[in-house]
Amino acid sequence: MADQKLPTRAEDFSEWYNQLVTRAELADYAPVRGCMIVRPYGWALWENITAQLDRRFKATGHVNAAFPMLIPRSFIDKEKSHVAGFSPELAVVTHGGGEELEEPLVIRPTSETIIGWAYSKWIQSYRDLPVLINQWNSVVRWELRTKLFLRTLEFFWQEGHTAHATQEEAEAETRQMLDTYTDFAMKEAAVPVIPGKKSDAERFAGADRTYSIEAMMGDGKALQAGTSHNLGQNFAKAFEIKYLDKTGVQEFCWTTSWGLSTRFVGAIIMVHGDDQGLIFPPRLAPFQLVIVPIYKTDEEKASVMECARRLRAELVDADIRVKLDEREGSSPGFKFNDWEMRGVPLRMELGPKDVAKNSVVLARRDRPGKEGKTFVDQHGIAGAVSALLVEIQQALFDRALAFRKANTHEPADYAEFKQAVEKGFAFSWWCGNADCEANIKEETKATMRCIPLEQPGGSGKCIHCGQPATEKAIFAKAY
RNA sequence: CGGGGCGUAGCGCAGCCUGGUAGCGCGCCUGCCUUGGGCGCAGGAGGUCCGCGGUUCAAAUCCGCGCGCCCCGACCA
Repeated sequence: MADQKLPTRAEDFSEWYNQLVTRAELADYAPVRGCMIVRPYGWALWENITAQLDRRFKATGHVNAAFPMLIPRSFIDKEKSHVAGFSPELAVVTHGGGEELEEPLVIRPTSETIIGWAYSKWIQSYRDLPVLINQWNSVVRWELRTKLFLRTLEFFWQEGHTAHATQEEAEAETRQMLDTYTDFAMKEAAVPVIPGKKSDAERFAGADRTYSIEAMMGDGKALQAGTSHNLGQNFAKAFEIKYLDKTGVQEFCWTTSWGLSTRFVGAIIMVHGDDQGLIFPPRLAPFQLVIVPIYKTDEEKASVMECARRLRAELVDADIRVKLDEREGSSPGFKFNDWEMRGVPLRMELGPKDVAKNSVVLARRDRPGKEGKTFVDQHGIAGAVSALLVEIQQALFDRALAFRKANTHEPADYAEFKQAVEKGFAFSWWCGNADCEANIKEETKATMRCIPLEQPGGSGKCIHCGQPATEKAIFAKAY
């Protein structure tokens, strides 16, 4: 690391992000352009994300499975909007075992097709429904412009794929999973999100309806943090996923798919991070608390370390994720900065004075400097730490929500609209016309992020064309 | 794919214009000293100067052709 200080977010948000990701050792660049190595610290965060999501999936009746990475090229061609959407970004395998393949294989960009193929075999009767399967895997899309976590050629995610007997059930599933993502984002990641419906232009290739959760990053731009698709009968028809209903009639299934990816790591970085570095929400942080021991002499070291290990054991017993920084040769000051950059929500400073007084210093990551430091008695430390972690989690959410509100505007006219999307979200009436949407994108670079499920009601005039409108939409520049 | 920039130690860069012993900062290693907010001192290791070709007595430097990366535009979880 050449410089010790990061660029500030105001100076260069993009560079702040890039340096932070590599310096905090979340990820590194791979030898292939656009690919990412997720390092242990970044993967630990992702594991905590997956654990919380997986728990929710299981609680709603889903089961995990694994489908192959290689898909016959012809599968992609079976659903016409799907092929149109994905063809440009497919990685194709043409050779195997030294021979040219008879039929090229694509590396999955998503698994609707191969899962559709499987479902058509497995589903015969209404008694087989619903099928509720999820898989944790990675997929490949040949993106042109990449950025660690936010857009890489290969990314890690989960993709849920379900099949249902009726349209209503499929829609309910689609919405249930959108709610699941919303709940996860708000409660676990402390990321306030806006659940809503995508426009036709932004819809998934092959879906009837696409929903997403949208979050505002620290620079005011939007990030789609998760999506849920009602695929109607499009894939059922392409892959002949059919069942016999109670009356003995053959019907096509109604299917859904939904995904959340390592992109979410980028969201956590850009929502909570400050000029010092990362700030992880306690519920997902790889380390919730770091202990920095302070000592001069060998005697001091012995007593401080003994105390540190005792406190660590107590905290671990209380299921708190603790890191004891035992590195020799780095000063406490260095460690303070290092762990702040790495986003650990709470730091315990433990020196000879603290050992003597049976107390510790706890420093909150979300409140820099003296303001965030408190002296806490060693007795009952686990309770005190747990309580603080809960407070920090809430404070992060509150701060992110306040930021989003402060940077979300309801412009009165198109001139104000243009200003609004320069630095945040515009929440505006939209007539629903794709031409208006395209013109807005052309003229302002802002896209329609979603039509929030939560609507004010009533009606108004489209922010662009002035025609009557019944829905308000979020417009913003997006990642 | 179009426009712009850049490839020199792990990272960030200087040197190139005007050809002549490959340098600086940070990091790394060893030792001493320090440690309550990014310690200090001394010594040390580390190079295909992106690749190939050309010009020249001599190329990191000049010329040509490749390759790669970054930024900006069209596409995107």
